[in-house]
Amino acid sequence: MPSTPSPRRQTALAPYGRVKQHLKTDLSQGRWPPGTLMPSESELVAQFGVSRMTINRALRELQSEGLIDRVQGVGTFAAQLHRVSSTLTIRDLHEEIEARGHRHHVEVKLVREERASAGLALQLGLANDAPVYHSLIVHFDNGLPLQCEDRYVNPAWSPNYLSVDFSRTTPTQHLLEVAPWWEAQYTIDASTPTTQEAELLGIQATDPCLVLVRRTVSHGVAVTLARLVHPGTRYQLVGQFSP
Amino acid sequence: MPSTPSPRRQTALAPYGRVKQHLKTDLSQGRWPPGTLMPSESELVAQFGVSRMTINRALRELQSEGLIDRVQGVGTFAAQLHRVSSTLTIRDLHEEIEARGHRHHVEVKLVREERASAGLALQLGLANDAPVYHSLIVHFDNGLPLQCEDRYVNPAWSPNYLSVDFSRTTPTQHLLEVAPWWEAQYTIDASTPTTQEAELLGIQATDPCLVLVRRTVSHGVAVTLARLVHPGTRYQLVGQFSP
DNA sequence: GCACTCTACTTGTCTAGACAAGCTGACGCA
DNA sequence: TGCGTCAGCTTGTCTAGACAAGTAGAGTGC
Repeated sequence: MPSTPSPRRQTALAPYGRVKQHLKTDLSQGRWPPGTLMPSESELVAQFGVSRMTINRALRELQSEGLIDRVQGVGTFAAQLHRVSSTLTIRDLHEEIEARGHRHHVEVKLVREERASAGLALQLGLANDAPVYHSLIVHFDNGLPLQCEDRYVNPAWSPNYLSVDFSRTTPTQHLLEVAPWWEAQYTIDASTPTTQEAELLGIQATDPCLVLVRRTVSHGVAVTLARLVHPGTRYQLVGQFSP
Repeated sequence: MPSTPSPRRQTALAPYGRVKQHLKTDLSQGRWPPGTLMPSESELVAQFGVSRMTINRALRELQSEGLIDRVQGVGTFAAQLHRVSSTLTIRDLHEEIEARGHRHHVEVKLVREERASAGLALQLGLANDAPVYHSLIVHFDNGLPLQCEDRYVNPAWSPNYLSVDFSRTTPTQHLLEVAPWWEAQYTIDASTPTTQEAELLGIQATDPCLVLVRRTVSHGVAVTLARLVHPGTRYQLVGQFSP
């Protein structure tokens, strides 16, 4: 995300940073209510005594942070903040657990080649009954099951997926190596686990779970489809928003 | 300087955009593996035949998108993409439902002044037993209960909260007006509803729910604490990540 | 009333040059 | 050998001016 160079440094901010800071403060104090017209670039040039490019950079960055809206030929407006966008960081589970100072280990329940069902073939862009790799892995945090990772992989992206040692490398890590560039769509919802998942996670089939389904695409070709099931009592997504 | 006499077409990108696009493409094709040194600004100036400021803008934006790392005095490096950050947009529910073309209405179950319990007082920065406003509202999407909004509000921010007509304005909308600038922390987890919530949502007490708890702070002062409970079968968070 | 043009203002972008600040490695000296 | 200095590279930033492109409103002619 675009960021001001350093919020708490003793060194004086660069002029564009001062302009940004000044405008942010005024915005936060309601000097320009949402939707109202803010000063034009040339007015700010006169006010701050810097060149237009400097003002322009400050405004461009504020715009990319979503704090203002700019319309060519019209002007600069204070943004309506009714869209609450926050950055939700989903880290590789191994990293996340280690970062907490906990111990991470996995149990590999299944790694094999299967034939793609119609629905799966559609999601992965494969022909019906085409070979597809399937892994089922349970991740443990300090010995407690934290995630059941049910994953299908397009063999085209990782021909040797079946021979990877997942007790040393998580599927996410492996796939990041073979396809370092990708896009993903995901959904998060709450539901109950399947009987098998409940058993693997050591919970009741009626216990609520946080389910994250993610489809990953690289260069227009589907890489993997993953269903990550977490016991609701043991796992939380945490996010933060600040303008 | 290459005099490009051709007027820009709708599809033609500005020079800084072309540079960005070009570098993105090369990055995505693995021309510079993560961590390796990329061309310097002056090399790119020579390659693209534009001024250094134009190259600089392209690189600065790529950096703010997290695709490259730059170190003053050293150079520009392809970024490691091991953390998956995505923007999760949480919109005001009224807007979200209307945007789907559905009908939104609410049932106000409770709006009153209460005394803050110890835990609540701590979260809202109030004294124990201080007055606090409490609202309990159920939101319907096409007549079906979609969210149970249990909210506590710091009276200092909205003295007339109790007299707002929440069938016309959602609490979120109202609070955005009185405190247009804020920060929020939230957690998302899966759990079962309370008996009361189950009743209000018309579901079983054992049905999994997606629970979002959000604490909002404005200028260092807590504004509101909200618990939003959604039936897991009816509500999903959707996100997207793309470099 | 209506459609047109013209003008003044806005933002969007590029340029060529300048200086500052940070890093690295080569060089020279003790 | 060890250490400080300095040249030469990098990115970070600012400037003054220029032209393009989009918009709104005033004026004009029908």
